[in-house]
Amino acid sequence: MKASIESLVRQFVEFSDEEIHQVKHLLQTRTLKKGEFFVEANQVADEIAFVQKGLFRIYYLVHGKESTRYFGSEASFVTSLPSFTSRKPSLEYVQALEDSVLLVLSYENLQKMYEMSCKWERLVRILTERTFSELQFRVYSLISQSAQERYEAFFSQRPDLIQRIPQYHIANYLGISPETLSRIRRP
Amino acid sequence: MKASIESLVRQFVEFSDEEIHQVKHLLQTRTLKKGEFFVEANQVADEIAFVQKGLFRIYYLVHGKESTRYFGSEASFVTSLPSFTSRKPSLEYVQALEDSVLLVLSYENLQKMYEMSCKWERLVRILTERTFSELQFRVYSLISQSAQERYEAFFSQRPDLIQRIPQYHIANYLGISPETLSRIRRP
DNA sequence: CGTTAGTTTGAGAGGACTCAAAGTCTGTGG
DNA sequence: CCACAGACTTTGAGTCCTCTCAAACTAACG
Repeated sequence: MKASIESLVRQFVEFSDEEIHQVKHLLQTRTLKKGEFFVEANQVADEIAFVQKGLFRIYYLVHGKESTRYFGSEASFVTSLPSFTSRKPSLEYVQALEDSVLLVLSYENLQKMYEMSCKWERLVRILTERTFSELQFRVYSLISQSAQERYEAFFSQRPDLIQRIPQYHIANYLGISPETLSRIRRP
Repeated sequence: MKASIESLVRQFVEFSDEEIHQVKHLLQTRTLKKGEFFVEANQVADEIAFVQKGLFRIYYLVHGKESTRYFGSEASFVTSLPSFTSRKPSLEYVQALEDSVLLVLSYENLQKMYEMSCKWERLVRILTERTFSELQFRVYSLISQSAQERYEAFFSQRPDLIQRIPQYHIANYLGISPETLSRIRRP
């Protein structure tokens, strides 16, 4: 297990070196090139991944139109959570926006971890709660803010991503057209 | 513990009668009248509740403008999750839209449950994962659908709520003005 | 039965969209 | 090292959706 994920994990739950050691071999390193998919729609997401390097977007495709739900960069987890947790085919795609390196954990191995120690259960609970809270503010933002306000909020919260992600993806994430985003940025 | 919550809980994790019995006294019944608050902004949400009867809305107030994030009716859980889990003051209000009956669990007692059995940890993990997945589709809906499409989706998913909730709250939940909702419903 | 809360209707303004075309940037191959 | 193709962004024009404000209406409640 790489240092980055280990320190993240230890930030939320106290693990002994032994407990950490036991699960190291369950993680598998994988590299994906820009444009490749970690999860594709209509398939069950059998794995969850920690982003060690690179950048992903999670999106939904309906009537040929994409909707981006999330950008996951270093130290984020990516998968289609509804699919991963329910074992049903995914409606979402998880795609690399840059050449990326992942630490991959299969559903099966995660269940093993849950059996090994309750602490893993706790860790996932805590991580899910935190992600939920973030998503919740995204809902408020979409309900109550104008396109411009949403962009400004995004800009101030994740300035790094503005550099790394094509504008039309950001526009899509914010629920606006690329043209509108371009106009917002102009003045 | 009332039958409704017991069967919900058992639907996700297997508990012995003993385990269920142990936690019954940690739950407290509370009634709230229409308009009263279960959680108020600027206070830490110390409790989470299972709605036994009644209806709640969770909303956010910024610049005097409300944004409704969630409607919780029978068999739902309500609280300000970010506040409850982080122990920080809530930004949200949780308000009864009808005279309601809750089963209330304090943060403290929930921690006790986590210590008693790992299964409670698992239950909360699973419930949070499910709620997350719902919220996620709400984000997609807000990003990609028109006001009319959002209303139609809401209407087909929760027809019961349309009857019980004032239209202006539904409009707010959908991120549109009450006038627009009225016009959408007209034809 | 009057008062308040909520809904509908109308008119006008404005934000955001679409479609189309012109720029700009970037990486690749000659 | 330059030229070009493809990917992305910007600009323009016109349209439409949704908003706001205001007023009339309706339902609910004491």
